[in-house]
Amino acid sequence: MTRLGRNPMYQQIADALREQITSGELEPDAKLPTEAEMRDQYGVSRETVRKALAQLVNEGLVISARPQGHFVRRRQPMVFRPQAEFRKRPYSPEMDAFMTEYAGEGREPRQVIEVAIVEPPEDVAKRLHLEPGDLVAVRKRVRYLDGEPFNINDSYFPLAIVRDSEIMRPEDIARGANEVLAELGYRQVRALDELYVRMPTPEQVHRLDLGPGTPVGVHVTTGFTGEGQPVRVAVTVLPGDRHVISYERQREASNEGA
Amino acid sequence: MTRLGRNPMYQQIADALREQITSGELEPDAKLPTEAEMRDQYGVSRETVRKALAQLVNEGLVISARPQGHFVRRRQPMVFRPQAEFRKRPYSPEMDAFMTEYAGEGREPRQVIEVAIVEPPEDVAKRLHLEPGDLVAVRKRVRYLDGEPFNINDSYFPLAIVRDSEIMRPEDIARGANEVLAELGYRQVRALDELYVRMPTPEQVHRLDLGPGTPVGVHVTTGFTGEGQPVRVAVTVLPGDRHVISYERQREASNEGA
DNA sequence: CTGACTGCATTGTCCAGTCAATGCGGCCAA
DNA sequence: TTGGCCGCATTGACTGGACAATGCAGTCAG
Repeated sequence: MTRLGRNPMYQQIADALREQITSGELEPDAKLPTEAEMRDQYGVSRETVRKALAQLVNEGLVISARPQGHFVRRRQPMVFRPQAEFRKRPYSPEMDAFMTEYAGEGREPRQVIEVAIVEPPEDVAKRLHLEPGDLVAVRKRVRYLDGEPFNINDSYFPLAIVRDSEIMRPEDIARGANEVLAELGYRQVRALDELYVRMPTPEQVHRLDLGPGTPVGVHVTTGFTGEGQPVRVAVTVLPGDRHVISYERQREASNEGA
Repeated sequence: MTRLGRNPMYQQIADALREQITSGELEPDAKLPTEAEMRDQYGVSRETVRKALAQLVNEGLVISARPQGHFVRRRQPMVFRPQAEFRKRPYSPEMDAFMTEYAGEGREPRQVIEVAIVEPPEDVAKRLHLEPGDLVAVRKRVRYLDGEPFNINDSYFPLAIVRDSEIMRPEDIARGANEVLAELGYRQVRALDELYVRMPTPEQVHRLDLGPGTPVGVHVTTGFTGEGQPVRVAVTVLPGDRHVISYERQREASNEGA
């Protein structure tokens, strides 16, 4: 391993290790050589080895468990299906098959709910068409699976609509907050989903107990009534290493040409 | 800035800089102090400052332009709307408004197309229900906007279906490959979308000219005919810093309770 | 005026070392 | 046998240095 090409040594070392991982030569949970071993093996300083390892950690391929060493990371995603909100059962056999394949059977769910009245963040205020000074109710949830944080879901509602309703109580709403909104006269019939792909903020790293190098999907849903009034903004943060997001789509008979 | 709490110095420095960036004190394209200046300012070694900067670069907040210095990164996402395939015009006024807000007017698109017959990757073979040995045609596209790579789109078709068709020619198909498939008797009426959030592979970094710390969304669409036969798998790789992915959804009258 | 060269500030790579933190395994006492 | 303590291997944090690479700005020859 010499500096023949123009790739820096730490890159070459990272590439070699990555190759061993993706090829399967190093299986999930396998232990990598220690920094000292690689230092001798490649004839570089320990800092250079560490830089290579840091890169792999940042790519999410490797985790470091002090002082046991570095290990190949294991992944197993769960399905996140935003359409489930309007459509409990998938309408196509393909989606059905897809979901059973990734089904997380036998895992134990849990959630922590927190309710507050706050000034809305700017992006929420914009989506809810609020005036400056208008307040919102927010239900912040962290969902756990088998004790591990799994995703964050913060739902914002215009305070004027949900004041004194069941939504303000920090308890699980079995029939869903959407149903409560409907009972209050604000049934959502349309939703707009936005999905951003990002590196997490430190706060998200903390709330989701993310390893370094784990990107997140930020899923923002805005729910509208039949009159086009926005009544709910839900922000879901999904760790990239634990989720697949899926949609099913159908061609409309009235709209062939596309 | 001392080691009072238990956060390492490089973390504290990164946090301080991040705060300045997110608060707007440091605007997009603003130049950060040089490593030497920060070394003196915080009273640490240059390597420690570099570690803080590396973290911000990895979070995608900062870019380093040697030898000009480090700069606050500017972002401006484009909308990616998978539903456009089956539905050219959005059906809700909200989606319309959303799209005009992010519209990339006046930008110059370009694409590079490459066609090949290959053994399908395992995940593609599975989604197309292929037997071992079956081959596929693949149209690999890199789309550019204003000279910058914008996304990768690789579409796979069972070779048995598209052999000798227009799809095999490495030219743009104005009416769309889906229309050609329909003319061949394989009109897609349903699609299943999967969305993965990942750090990019080195190959993706190269093809998309990604900065470090840029995660990607991998969007996999499987298109089905009315009989449920999969006829197309499209893999789109979207740099997280250049895209918002969006869907619109509607409650179905026949399916209220959800 | 133009084009080529050169100096220079800045970041990139790498080294050899120090000391701290951590968790496991083994040792020892009760 | 059990529980607590300690050593130790390993990674984390940090230092102070060296030299390379790069692109800009200014200089100088034509």
